[in-house]
Amino acid sequence: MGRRRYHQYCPVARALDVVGERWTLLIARELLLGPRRFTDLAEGLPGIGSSVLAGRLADLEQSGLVAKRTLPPPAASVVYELTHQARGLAPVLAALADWGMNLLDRPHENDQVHGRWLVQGLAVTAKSAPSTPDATYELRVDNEAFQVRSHDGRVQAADGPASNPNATITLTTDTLAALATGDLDIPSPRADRLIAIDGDTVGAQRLLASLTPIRTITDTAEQR
Amino acid sequence: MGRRRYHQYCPVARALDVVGERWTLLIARELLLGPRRFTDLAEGLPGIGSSVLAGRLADLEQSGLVAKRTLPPPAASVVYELTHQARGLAPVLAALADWGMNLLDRPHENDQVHGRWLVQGLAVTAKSAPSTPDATYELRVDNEAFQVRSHDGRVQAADGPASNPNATITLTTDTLAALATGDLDIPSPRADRLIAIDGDTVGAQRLLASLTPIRTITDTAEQR
DNA sequence: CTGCATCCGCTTCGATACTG
DNA sequence: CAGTATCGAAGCGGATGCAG
Repeated sequence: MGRRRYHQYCPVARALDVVGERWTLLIARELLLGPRRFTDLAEGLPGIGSSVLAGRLADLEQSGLVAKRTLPPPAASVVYELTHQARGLAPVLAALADWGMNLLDRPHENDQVHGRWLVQGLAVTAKSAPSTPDATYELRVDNEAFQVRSHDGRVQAADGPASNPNATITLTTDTLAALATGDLDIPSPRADRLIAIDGDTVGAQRLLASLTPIRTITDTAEQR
Repeated sequence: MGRRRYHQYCPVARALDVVGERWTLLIARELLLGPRRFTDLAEGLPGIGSSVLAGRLADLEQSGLVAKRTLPPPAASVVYELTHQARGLAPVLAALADWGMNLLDRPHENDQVHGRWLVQGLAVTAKSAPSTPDATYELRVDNEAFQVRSHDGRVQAADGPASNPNATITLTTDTLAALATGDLDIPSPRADRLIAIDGDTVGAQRLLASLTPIRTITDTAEQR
């Protein structure tokens, strides 16, 4: 209903009026990979509480950022998807992810770890990587399929299998997390055992390696 | 104290754990232009309530994003400033501002309008503008001085007068707002009357013109 | 089973008052 | 000026209920 606003004639404040509430940008994060159903969203946002999710979706719909669509039969299920305007939030999420990478460290006590989130992190680190040739990769994380496409400097992730990928990468969520923590290096014999690559091995390895945090001298010294 | 977190091993969620609460990114917006005192911050964040501001600053200090510093005598006042890590939020704020520009429209009933905010908007629109030669401009908005520097593709705003600016631009907050709404065009006779430019007139006009919203066909048709 | 609405205890917010 | 104290209102998280 009557959302809380900042009442500032400022572009940042206006943006936060619409997407600044708790959970809202994470809903956008989920939907950036593709349309999702209510329960899928809830599962990707552990702890949200159904009423808050429903409220946020209603607010976003009213703001013209989310559209509710009924899939054609025989699916006939309702999905939420981002509008064109909301897809303009991609750079915001990317900037946040870029900055947040430095805070990622490793999973805490009761952190949830979803392959979906790390695939998006992968797209961000890949963009920052020195050379990113145009290519498409399919990632199968715990039997869930994602695609990461890089096309003239932009890298974007999406739900679902890729068509004609340069490589198909199969691994588990834990393996993806191990790459993000730096516990698993690429290339390495252990990585070869945990990750199956079908197709352009070099490109796939470069993609996965971009997720590995940069070790500073301090990091190495503090290593135990 | 114990801030509310998302408990997700995801770069976006981690970032929002630290800067996702209400007001926090707006505090960063204020401090990105330079160090500020408590009351200056409060004045730039109308409606925040002093206890919330104090709490946020304490949280940010504990997160290593804000440092409290006592100015050398005779000032001897306490200022808050962003740490190096927090200055990494600049792209986040820029992305938000970029996206929020489309929501800006015009000031609502009880919106506050601060020149400070629009100067930052100016820096964002200038960056997106087609050609941005290296230059420094001083903006005097209602007797408050700002500087906008563009240097190889990056444009940043800061508090205070510029040294050796290419031009000095003097105008009021209302005039700046009129540019943002599109009510004032550049160049135009009315603009010449409201804006004083000392130095590189062409560059200064190009800078100011970048703030003018792009009128779509729909906008023009809907105009009344 | 999905997509919510309702209720409840707790936290957070906003506004004002007050203090060194 | 730079906060802390206080208090009613709003928002959140979790559980439960229920209609399609």
